[in-house]
Amino acid sequence: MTESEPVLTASPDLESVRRDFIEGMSRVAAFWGLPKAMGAIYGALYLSPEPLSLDDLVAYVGVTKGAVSTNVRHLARLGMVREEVRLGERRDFYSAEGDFWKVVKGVLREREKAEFDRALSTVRQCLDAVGAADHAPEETSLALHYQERLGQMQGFFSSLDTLVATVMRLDDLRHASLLGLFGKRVVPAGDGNPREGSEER
Amino acid sequence: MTESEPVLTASPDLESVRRDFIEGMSRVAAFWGLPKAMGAIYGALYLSPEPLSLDDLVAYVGVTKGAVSTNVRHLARLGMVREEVRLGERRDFYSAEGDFWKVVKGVLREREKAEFDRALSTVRQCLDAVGAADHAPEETSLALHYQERLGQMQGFFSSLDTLVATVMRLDDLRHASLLGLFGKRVVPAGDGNPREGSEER
DNA sequence: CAGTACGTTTAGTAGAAACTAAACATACTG
DNA sequence: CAGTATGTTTAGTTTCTACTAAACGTACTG
Repeated sequence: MTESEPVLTASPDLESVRRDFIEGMSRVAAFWGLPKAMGAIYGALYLSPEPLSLDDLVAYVGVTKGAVSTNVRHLARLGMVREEVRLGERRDFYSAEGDFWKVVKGVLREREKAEFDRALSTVRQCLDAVGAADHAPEETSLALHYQERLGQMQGFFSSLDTLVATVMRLDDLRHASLLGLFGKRVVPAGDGNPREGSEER
Repeated sequence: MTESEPVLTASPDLESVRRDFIEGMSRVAAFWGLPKAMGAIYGALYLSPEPLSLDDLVAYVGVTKGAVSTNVRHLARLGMVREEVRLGERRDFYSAEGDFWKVVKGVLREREKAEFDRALSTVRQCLDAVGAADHAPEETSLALHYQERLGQMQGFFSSLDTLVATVMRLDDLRHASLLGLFGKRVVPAGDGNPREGSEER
């Protein structure tokens, strides 16, 4: 804590709110397998009314420049922050993408998609391999079983893929559409609360 | 490789298929932040026509008993495998849950739910804190900005929560319903293929 | 052209997580 | 009751990842 008064000075209240929020975003990030600092940086940017410089972020988040630099670049690649260049200003400034559906889109596209395709193609290749080979008579039933299971998984992956692709299209439909869509058709239970009654942990 | 002939002996073809598949599931698991061995174990169980014992799994997956023991228990907690007890048989046997939607349900319930609630309540607490405090005049606008952003995030989390809860209810509706539901209402584009043209890797 | 302000890169480090090896617990079996 | 088969727990090791500290590159500034 040798730093001499960080950049912004909100009232004690707002400051603690910001700290809590940043810490919360850290936890979320960590939970999703992303670096803690990444979540913190996004949190700081998300709350800030105006774009922040790299050193601002160092002050807010408490990690070194290098870490902020790499994390902020990663966030930009995911479409979660935007880099802003100002004329007559050497520093770069960063701001958070406020539309969370865009964030989800970015993460899904960047992170899930690749591995998803790999998994799907692995299954398909296995399926092909089973179909192509001729098996000893006592193994034909095993081969058939493999085909069945692999086929089921392929089907599931396709469905999930469709689901993800569809969700990604919801970008401009916004929440209301989504909720209306789901709420009416799928849920037969009468209570207005879509969550099951599990309030506790 | 000092082991003396593992339990099963499929033809070289089926064996290699199985190996590939297991390796693929390992990758999937690793990608989702789960232990590699966990994915491998599930893969082995998923392909097997009948339940496997713990030592069978050791032979298939290539990790030690201890690792299989803990991982298989974890899988059971997630609802991804079932433990089967046979009369007059000391060993336990395990089989994979073949319905993948149940798997998704299990993972979502066990893993996402808790952290999800924490995040949401963090946001709510921050929101309350901002609302409760009285701020210096020059900070009221900042406070308002915090409220707006926090409110947006809260709304998003609620929506996402509803989405997840709804997906979890699809358990018995199966894929067709889901796809029909989505395909008709949401996607206006005419082509039958829900994926963008990315067939290659 | 020396000096400074920024951002990036690199080498090294610290912490976490999953695995191995082996001890342990428990229950059947002869 | 000794012996064996089975699953669990524990201590220690390995491996990976995100961070720090510091060097570096580059472009402005006086």
